[in-house]
Amino acid sequence: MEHTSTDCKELFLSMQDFGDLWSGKWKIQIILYLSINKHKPVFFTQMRNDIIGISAKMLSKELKTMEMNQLITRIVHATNPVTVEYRITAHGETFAPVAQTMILWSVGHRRLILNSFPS
Amino acid sequence: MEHTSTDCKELFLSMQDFGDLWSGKWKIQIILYLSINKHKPVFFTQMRNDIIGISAKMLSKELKTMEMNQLITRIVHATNPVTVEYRITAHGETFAPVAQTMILWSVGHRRLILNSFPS
DNA sequence: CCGCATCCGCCATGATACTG
DNA sequence: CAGTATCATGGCGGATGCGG
Repeated sequence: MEHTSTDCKELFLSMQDFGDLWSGKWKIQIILYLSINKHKPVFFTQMRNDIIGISAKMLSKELKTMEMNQLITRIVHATNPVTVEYRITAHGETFAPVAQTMILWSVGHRRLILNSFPS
Repeated sequence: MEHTSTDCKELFLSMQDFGDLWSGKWKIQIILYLSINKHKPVFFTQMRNDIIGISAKMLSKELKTMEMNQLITRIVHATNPVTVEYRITAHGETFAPVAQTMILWSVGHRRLILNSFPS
């Protein structure tokens, strides 16, 4: 690739990546949770309790892929028993406005659809 | 709760809705395709050919739910054999900037990740 | 041409129990 | 506390063929 502009293929691949990364039920909630709580340490069990409905398996799996994508950082504390803290990275925070855009659109969409089918 | 502002529950439900609506592999591609081609009539088979990899079943199913969500319009032409034209709605077009935000973020993310694992 | 029906494999998610 | 192992399941999505 000798040019820096965004070609069609890169757009397409990025779109694919976006779906692969954010398609599940939980990652957006997790990143927003960590974004909101970025000024205090967040530990595994606390997250599991605060994010209603998520299982330990899912939370663990999502956190792992989010760490691989450099959205969050994992910090092991040598307490007894061990505790693990999670923090949002600077890169992870760049997603917050994207999530906000998505959610804002969805709020409007939800209202429109609910109005169309008055219950 | 007596206020009309967006409360936490509505935010949460909207986020859920967003995932339910856009989680599949195809809908974002479809809406962008219809947005790009909004000035010329788009028919079923042409879409299926242009959106690489999609099957007729998937395209049909996605178009149906997108129509229910008032993102697109279905127009049956009484030709022989029948042809069906699809158009993006005004509401559907409001999603284009959201998609653009998502894609822009993803392009940056993709470059960052690719740089971290130089092949 | 459009789209539905059927069958089927695979994957995401969930429930529960268990380990260091 | 912070996960992992195991099993179950529901839905996504592909392949194929039928009907209008």
